[in-house]
Amino acid sequence: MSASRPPTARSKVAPEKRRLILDAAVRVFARQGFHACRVSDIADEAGVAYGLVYHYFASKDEILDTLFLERWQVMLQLIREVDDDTIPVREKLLAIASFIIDSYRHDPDLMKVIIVEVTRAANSFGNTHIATIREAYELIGGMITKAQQRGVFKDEIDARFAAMAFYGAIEQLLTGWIFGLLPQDEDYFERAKWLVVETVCGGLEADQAPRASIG
Amino acid sequence: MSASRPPTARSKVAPEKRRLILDAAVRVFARQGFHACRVSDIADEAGVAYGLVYHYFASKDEILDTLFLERWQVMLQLIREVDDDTIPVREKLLAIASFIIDSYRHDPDLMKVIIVEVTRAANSFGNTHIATIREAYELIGGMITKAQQRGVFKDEIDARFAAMAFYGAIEQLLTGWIFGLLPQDEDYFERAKWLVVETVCGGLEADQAPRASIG
DNA sequence: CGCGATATTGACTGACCAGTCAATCTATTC
DNA sequence: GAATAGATTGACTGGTCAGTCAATATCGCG
Repeated sequence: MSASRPPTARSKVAPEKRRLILDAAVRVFARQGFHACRVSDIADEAGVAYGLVYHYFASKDEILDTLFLERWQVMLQLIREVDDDTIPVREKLLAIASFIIDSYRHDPDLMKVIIVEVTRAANSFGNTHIATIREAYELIGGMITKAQQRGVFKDEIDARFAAMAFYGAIEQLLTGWIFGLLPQDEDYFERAKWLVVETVCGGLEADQAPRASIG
Repeated sequence: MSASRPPTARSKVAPEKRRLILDAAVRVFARQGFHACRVSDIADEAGVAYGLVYHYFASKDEILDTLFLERWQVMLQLIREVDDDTIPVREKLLAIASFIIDSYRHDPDLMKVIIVEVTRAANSFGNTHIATIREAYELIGGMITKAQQRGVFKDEIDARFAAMAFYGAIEQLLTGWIFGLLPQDEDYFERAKWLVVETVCGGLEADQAPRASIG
């Protein structure tokens, strides 16, 4: 239930099946939703026996936890690296937006699952992973605070708020794609990266600050 | 229970129980989530017998549908009225942001349920109500398009995109409150209305356009 | 080969819960 | 005050499904 064995299996062949199950779960969760699907659906999709799912994972929940954490850790890593860089805020935010949008472009099902089932699920997994999710918001908030201290961004807008607005705009963009409300061609993806940064930064920048100013 | 019943017609007493059940459902859905709660939890919370829930509603789903539609129709009405007004875009968007934020302030549980269980639930109710949800995005998108035609907003930013960014920023703001990531005092609520409009409009406005220009 | 360890199988179970329904209660009407 | 119609009750059912487990297959190695 709670304390289970570490994900590291001894065999060399084993992890392949584990991956197979995770990848199948992404497709099934994206198609049917976490609650609506059965564990047997995942097993069928992966082409393995029902019981094997429980050989690699302690529960249905643990599969979703694994998917979320795998991806979110990569994103946190990216955000931390960007945070340490000495580039303008605009470029930092562009790097983050690009990462998330490229993640969606590369694996829309996975991003759909993460957003729909975890990030925005205040009563189930969202609440479980709130600390992990929060870290991303706080790192972004920190970047904005620094930009404010340097006079690049206006002081009047609360940094925590700005971080939420920025992240919220991106997530809603993905939601628009997920629901089929926005075009999903390559051009739009690329353009969206620029648009989201332009929109939010435009509203945050101090009046006198030039757009290419160093953050 | 027996003595002091006013001589009102049955047709007037009955809907009170219906309302009682709806209000109880809001609390239960907000606390436990739609999937995690039982219909008996709703009945208990409302202080009525289990079967009565099915006297007023055909299914558990119908309860959530009713809650969502009740509120969303009011919001669509507000957006349509605002759309018809001849006020600057900024004020239009402020009216919408104010309505949503006030809705949360007035009944946080209800807004939590609508956002978490419907608006963002791509696999269940979200998909069912997508047309209704979409209408809000399109009305907002239309306002932005008009502002672009008048030169108040830049043409470079796709209106549909801008509508998503605007709505997404607001929803993420509510999410921040729902998850306890942002302060929930009255001042912050009021300030947030201004902030969200300031942030998004700041990024959308044409460089030469004065802030108070008529949209 | 033979032995222990790990991988894989799928039938089974126990709990859970949405929805049903027959019985009972209350109010209104004539 | 009896008849009727709607309101209210809660025990019960039927189906679903997460998780278990004992059996079987395969691998690694001396």
